[in-house]
Amino acid sequence: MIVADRVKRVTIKDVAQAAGVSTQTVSRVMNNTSYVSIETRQRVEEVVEQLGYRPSTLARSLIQQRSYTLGVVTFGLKYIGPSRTLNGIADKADELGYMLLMKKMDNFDINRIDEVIDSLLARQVDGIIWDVPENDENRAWAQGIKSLPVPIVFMSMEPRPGYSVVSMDSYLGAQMATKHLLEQGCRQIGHISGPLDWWEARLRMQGWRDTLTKAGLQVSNKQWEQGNWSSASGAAAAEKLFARYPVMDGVFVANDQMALSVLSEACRRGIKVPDQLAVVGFDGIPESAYFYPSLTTVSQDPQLLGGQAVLSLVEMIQAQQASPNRLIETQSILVLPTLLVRESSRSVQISQ
Amino acid sequence: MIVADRVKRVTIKDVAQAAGVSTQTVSRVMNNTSYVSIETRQRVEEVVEQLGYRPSTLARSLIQQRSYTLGVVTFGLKYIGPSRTLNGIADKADELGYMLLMKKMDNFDINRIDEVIDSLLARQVDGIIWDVPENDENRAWAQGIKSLPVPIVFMSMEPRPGYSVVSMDSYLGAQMATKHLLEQGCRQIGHISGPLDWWEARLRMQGWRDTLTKAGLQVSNKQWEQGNWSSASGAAAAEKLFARYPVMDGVFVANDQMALSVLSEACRRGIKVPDQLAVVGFDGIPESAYFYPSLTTVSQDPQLLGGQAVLSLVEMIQAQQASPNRLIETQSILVLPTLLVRESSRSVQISQ
DNA sequence: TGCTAACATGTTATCGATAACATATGTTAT
DNA sequence: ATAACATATGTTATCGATAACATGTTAGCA
Repeated sequence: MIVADRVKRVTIKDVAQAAGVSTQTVSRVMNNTSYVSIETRQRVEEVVEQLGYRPSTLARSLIQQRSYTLGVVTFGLKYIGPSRTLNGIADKADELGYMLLMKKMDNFDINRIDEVIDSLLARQVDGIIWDVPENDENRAWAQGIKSLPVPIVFMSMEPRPGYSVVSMDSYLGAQMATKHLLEQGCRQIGHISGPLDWWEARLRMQGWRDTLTKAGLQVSNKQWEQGNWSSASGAAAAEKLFARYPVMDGVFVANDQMALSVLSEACRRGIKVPDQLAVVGFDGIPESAYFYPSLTTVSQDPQLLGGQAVLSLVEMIQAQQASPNRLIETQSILVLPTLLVRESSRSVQISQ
Repeated sequence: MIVADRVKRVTIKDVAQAAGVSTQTVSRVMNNTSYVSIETRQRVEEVVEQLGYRPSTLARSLIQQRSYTLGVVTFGLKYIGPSRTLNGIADKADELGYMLLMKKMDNFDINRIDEVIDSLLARQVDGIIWDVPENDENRAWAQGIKSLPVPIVFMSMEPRPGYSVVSMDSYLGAQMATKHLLEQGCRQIGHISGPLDWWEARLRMQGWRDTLTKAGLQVSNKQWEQGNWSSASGAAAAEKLFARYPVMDGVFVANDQMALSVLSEACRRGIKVPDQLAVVGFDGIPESAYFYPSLTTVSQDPQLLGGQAVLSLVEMIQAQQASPNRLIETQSILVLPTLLVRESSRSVQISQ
């Protein structure tokens, strides 16, 4: 099938010529800078309308040295969390008049890091949002990033002085979850963690461990298993944990996908949730309210998180614009999670 | 906290000067066009390395009239499906050396459509992927889009001559699901649809209806409910359907999120799945294997779908590059779904 | 020896816009 | 009446790169 298209791009010159003015005047009309007489303005606007002229942001970016575009580097887009964050980023960027240039990372190949950053810089992004979970490999890189020509905001990374970081307080969330289980009467509380080279997974685990210790309970290695965030890994972990730690009466799972598998596995074995086993997840994905039983979970708002990152970044960009040679002030933001109490942990009978 | 940064951008001029050659020669070294002597090449490369020079894609885009950037317009990024598709798009784009300029739509405001397209064109994208579900409002728009200066590929839209469309065969998928339920012995088969102004939702419903009719079964309005893809709407729809159509022994649900709610609701009411009620979902999200019971579902591969869209688009771009004045050939691609049979429908006893 | 082709490099024009500067007229204030 | 300013518009330089063209070697071959 053949389509009829190929419309030549209309440039500022075409408009200028058609309106009988200089390109500068057209530019003035478009941007409302400086003076233009009413008649001229009208004439130009008519021509613009008639020819369907749209200024090339590209050319403008070149001369103005800014593109009104933000670079976003994401990881694990196929998972719900990161894509909800991206959604939040997109919303806020839109609101503030920025577009997003997207790049995705799939592994932590340290060589690709520079390549990715370069490809963004080559397109003149005004700033970068780095939403790649911190692990041992890229930590080193982040340390040495001081000298980019544009501001950068990190997400899901440990806050450190000199960097702008926006992340959720996973440690607090884990404490809330574990404390809640204690309050429901659980005394044998297990944990299924995320991959422990992720900073956030370590934090969640630490929050669980510390809370138990503070409550005077012993924590041994048989009480936890490591997963990789996926439901599949959650199922495997649950199986092992049930076998190894049968007295478990509560479990804190590091994300909702894995918690789903715990619920299913419990169901399959005839373990009653929450009566015999209370379950608390993490993330607060919308579906968690419709698990059976509905899942108690630590809710974070990725939408908000993403928006916050954009705000921080744009602030830095504007500060830099205002005084190009001044050093930029960085700030770290910790967003607080909330606990959504649902059926999977409610009204547990005191076991023990 | 204060960070030390602000590194001036290195331009081709800096390199040329430092190496004692013209900018043209630097350009030749970078792009490997034309002849450069070994000594000069080496000297330039050293300087490039030393100064950390990266060519500005922006400037190159301007002169070459192409940006190696694709515009992507998505809808409902917060849902799993669209973001998995985006993931597929990102992967393939990366593989082919393109970047993505992302824009998201949240509603079908027809005025925003032009604005969105314009903002992409102003940045010189080489082509556009339009992944916004077709509904009554934007259908009209799609009809009149013939005259863009760049190729465009539509997703999740009804194939029509003269347009490049990449979508999944929802109708076939729905047929497969319904047929499978029939084969399991179900005779009272209900349906929970997506929002019916979505083309794909209508197709899935039609596939269900046609299959039943073809099997000689009556289809009445009490047998189906409309949802909006969310688990919440699925729960509400399930409730109504159970009340209104109690003899139902099988149900085809238009996506997995809603199917999750059906499983939960059934569990809550003591309806045994699959013995009393067989359930089939749609999408094949990874979690569906860990629902309880695990969900039979029509699996589509959004990764593949997204990749296919990029391939189509890039082909069109290259065709246009090769012969700028030739009309572009369009093609539509229908990706086939597969049925994943799991516990929620397996070995149903013949009811009726 | 002289001519052509391959090699090597530089100069100028260009992409589409805005910045910086220049110029011309009308208006206001002193 | 004239400086000082606001209004209105045009001209030239510029952003960072590549295209198109020009020029100068060197090598190979008739």
